[in-house]
Amino acid sequence: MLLYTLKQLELVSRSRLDDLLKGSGVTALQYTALSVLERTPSMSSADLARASFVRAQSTADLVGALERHGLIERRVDPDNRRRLLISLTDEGRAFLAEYDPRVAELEEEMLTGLDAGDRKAFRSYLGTGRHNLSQK
Amino acid sequence: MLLYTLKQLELVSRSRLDDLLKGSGVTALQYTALSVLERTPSMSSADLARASFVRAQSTADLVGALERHGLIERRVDPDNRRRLLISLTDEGRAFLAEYDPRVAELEEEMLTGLDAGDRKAFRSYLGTGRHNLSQK
DNA sequence: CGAATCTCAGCTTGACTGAGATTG
DNA sequence: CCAATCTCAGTCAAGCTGAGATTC
Repeated sequence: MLLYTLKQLELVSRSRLDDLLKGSGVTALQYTALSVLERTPSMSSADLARASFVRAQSTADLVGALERHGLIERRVDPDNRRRLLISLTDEGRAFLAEYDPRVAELEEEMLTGLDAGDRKAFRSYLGTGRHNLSQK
Repeated sequence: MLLYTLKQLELVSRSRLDDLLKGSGVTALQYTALSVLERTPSMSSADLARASFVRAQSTADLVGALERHGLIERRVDPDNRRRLLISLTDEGRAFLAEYDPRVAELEEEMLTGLDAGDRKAFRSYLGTGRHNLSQK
């Protein structure tokens, strides 16, 4: 069953990511959010929620924790004072500079035995599936 | 980020599976367990835990719920009286006969646009990744 | 006034740890 | 005596809903 194997791979990879981040004070979920914020600056926590397919309220704790750790900061959007725009702090960037290579190694371990063409195809299949199911 | 896309696909597919099963009285997790038990008869709940990469205690509620719903039954293993072997009841088989085709349609929707070769490759990549990361 | 954003409060699911009883 | 299985009890992470305040 494809959905079953998918779930297991996600479970195992998240568990390994947790191990990797153990001691950093940041959870796998927080790391993931941080790297999304790196790629897409000036998001609000509602934007982050939409990008992650969860409710806006669910990101509140997450964003609060990153802020308390000093990895991000938020300030009011001058164009829309309801929104709090998130940006990475220097500490946040330093954190990613340290951990991104280690996470890349974990991905490398997961992809052992697959060549460049396989990897490209794998990425594409995951993206296609996400796209197909998130329609409506 | 591959791990991020993987997580999102798993999240979206589980959400869709939940929708599909809504009203059946069975959760996505319970359905998954049931279909594992269909493919591998005479497991104990500890076996099920190992197959799912979770602790033995974590499957207790799950197995209890399936038993209360009358979808499985358990009886003592005559060869090892510590173990309770799980088997599907007629209701359990009837449930799967009804829902397996619907889940297959969901997988079909997820795989829209991929040909037979792509699907085979996708399955293989997921299995390879799971195998690579679950070592040790 | 309706819609979006943020925050607070409480709930639920599904994992975890730890402890105890039984069996091999 | 140690290891495996099952069960019970309590904890934790991360999602959810609902309500209220502010702003567009």
